[in-house]
Amino acid sequence: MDLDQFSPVPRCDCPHTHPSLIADAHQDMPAEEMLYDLAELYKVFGDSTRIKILYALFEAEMCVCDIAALLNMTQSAISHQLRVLKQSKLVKFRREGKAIFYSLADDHVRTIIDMGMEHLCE
Amino acid sequence: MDLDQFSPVPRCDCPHTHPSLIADAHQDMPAEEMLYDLAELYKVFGDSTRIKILYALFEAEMCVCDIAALLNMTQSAISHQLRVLKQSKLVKFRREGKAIFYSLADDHVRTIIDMGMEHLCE
DNA sequence: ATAACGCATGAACAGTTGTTCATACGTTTA
DNA sequence: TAAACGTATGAACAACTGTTCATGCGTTAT
Repeated sequence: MDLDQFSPVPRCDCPHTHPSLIADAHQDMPAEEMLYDLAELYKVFGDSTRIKILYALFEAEMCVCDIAALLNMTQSAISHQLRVLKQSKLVKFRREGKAIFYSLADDHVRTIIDMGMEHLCE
Repeated sequence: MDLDQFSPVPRCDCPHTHPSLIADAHQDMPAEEMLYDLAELYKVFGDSTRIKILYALFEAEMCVCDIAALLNMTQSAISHQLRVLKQSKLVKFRREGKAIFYSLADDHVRTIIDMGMEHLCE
């Protein structure tokens, strides 16, 4: 990892500070880039429109205008959000004539959303 | 759910549109408020500083100045982020004298982060 | 009491995000 | 080829987010 990102020595005089503990956490911290990418992934789930799109695709593959009709939103807005979901490899698509059908990329998506729901319902 | 949030009938002339499919997705869609809360939860994971804090707490409970030292950030910034994590019930805390020790609220947190990492490493 | 320490909080700022609007692209049909 | 349709994209705007700075609160030690 990028060691410069983290200070190896605590800089406060807090008597409860345990330098070895900080060193351990420092050691086990994933690489800066990995942490950034992970946050970026969750950012994608952090919008209710995109969550709705994913829930819609739980049902079956859908074309853009289907999703727009279902969510009562403009085609443009849905297309923009599908682009984000596509970039994070959360959805895939196939063309059929003029229409483009979107579907979930894999089962991970559902698992992640279910985990969040579980946390909410505790 | 709040039925007014979704249009029950598709408004495009797309020949691939399946009204019954949209009706099904409409039926299975969780309540608007639930979807909003779920997005809010993921928004909390959608920041690398907060991700780092959670990873730090995987190791052990820590006081604010420990975390600030580990991440090489100001105490204020960490405190603000801990507030967000606290509000989402992702971390809990206990006071010991002047220091306040934060720790993970439950195992859900780790599971959710691990799921994200798995998706990234595919 | 009063000073010192650890932490929380409000205001303010720059940077980011989601939607709308207008328009362009790719495919199909006439 | 030209028109129609489904979708993608760029610009622009308001709304939101994370950090910093200054300051205040609660606890402990002198």
